Amino acid sequence: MQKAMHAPELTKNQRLVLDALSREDGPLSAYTLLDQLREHGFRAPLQVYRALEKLIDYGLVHRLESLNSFVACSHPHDHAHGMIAFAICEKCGQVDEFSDDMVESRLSGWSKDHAFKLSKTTIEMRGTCAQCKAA
Amino acid sequence: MQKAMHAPELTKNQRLVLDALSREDGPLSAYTLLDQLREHGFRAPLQVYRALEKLIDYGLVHRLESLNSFVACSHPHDHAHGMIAFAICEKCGQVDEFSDDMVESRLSGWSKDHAFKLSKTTIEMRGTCAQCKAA
DNA sequence: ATGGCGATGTGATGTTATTACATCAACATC
DNA sequence: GATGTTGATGTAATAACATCACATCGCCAT
Ligand SMILES: [Zn+2]
Ligand SMILES: [Zn+2]
Ligand SMILES: [Zn+2]
Ligand SMILES: [Zn+2]
Repeated sequence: MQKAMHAPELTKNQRLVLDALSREDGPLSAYTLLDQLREHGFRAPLQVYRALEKLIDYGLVHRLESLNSFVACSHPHDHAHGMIAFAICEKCGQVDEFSDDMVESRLSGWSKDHAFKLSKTTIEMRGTCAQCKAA
Repeated sequence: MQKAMHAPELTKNQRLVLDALSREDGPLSAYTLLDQLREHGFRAPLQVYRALEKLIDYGLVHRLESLNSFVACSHPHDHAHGMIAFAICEKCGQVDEFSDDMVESRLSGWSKDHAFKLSKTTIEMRGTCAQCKAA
């Protein structure tokens, strides 16, 4: 289970980053975000990284470790994220976000059995989505 | 399920990188490896990355996406890797590698259900190991 | 007004990964 | 022996990703 700190009002920069991510159907890198936001006054990577950090804390954005990039949460209202898994299409970049109680229970179980204090879990599946497979 | 291409004789550079990783109990970054191997003639990142790429293909080394680093396989003889999960201690860096058939079956099941052609799965748990928790 | 605090702006720097191109050894074919 | 092919290697340059250090600003509570 993950903390999903409640989101206060977003700051201007956080809003800009979240909106940019929400416009996309796939993940964006921090530097792509920076480029998109230059017209809104962004000048430096840190502005992006700082906003991302908060948005991730609030559960509104997820980091995809295997891509070094970031995606808006697909379920921004369902604010109690458990363990999340992602299916990432390597052809089109589309990302599917889902949860599976059994997976969560097995991984939590392993942690309990091994006295491992779990703080964060990354589950990312890479492959080809149905659409791209068809084409 | 993952391809675990059979390993031929390792080249000199591959051997050096694998030995360096095997000496460690935790993961190393490519640049840390490079530094360790300078005395053996390594001069450039690419020498490390090329060796790592092959070692990963052979299933002798794993990449930890959430750390951008690399670790020697804990089960170098059990060469039929299915889906692998890692438990990574953020205090001491120790990495535990394990498999769980139920996790694999649930994630494969999701993929089948969504016509997602799975090519590679990353499962990484971050937290604190039993030892570090005690201390 | 003063201090604390979170957010921001900015430049420099640190870290991770790839591109491009040249070379070399091993082996097969002519 | 010359030639071509293949896989591994060497090297420099560059790209991509992330953080540090320090200054400033707005806001709110003493
Ligand atoms: Zn989400
Ligand atoms: Zn696709
Ligand atoms: Zn392994
Ligand atoms: Zn530990």
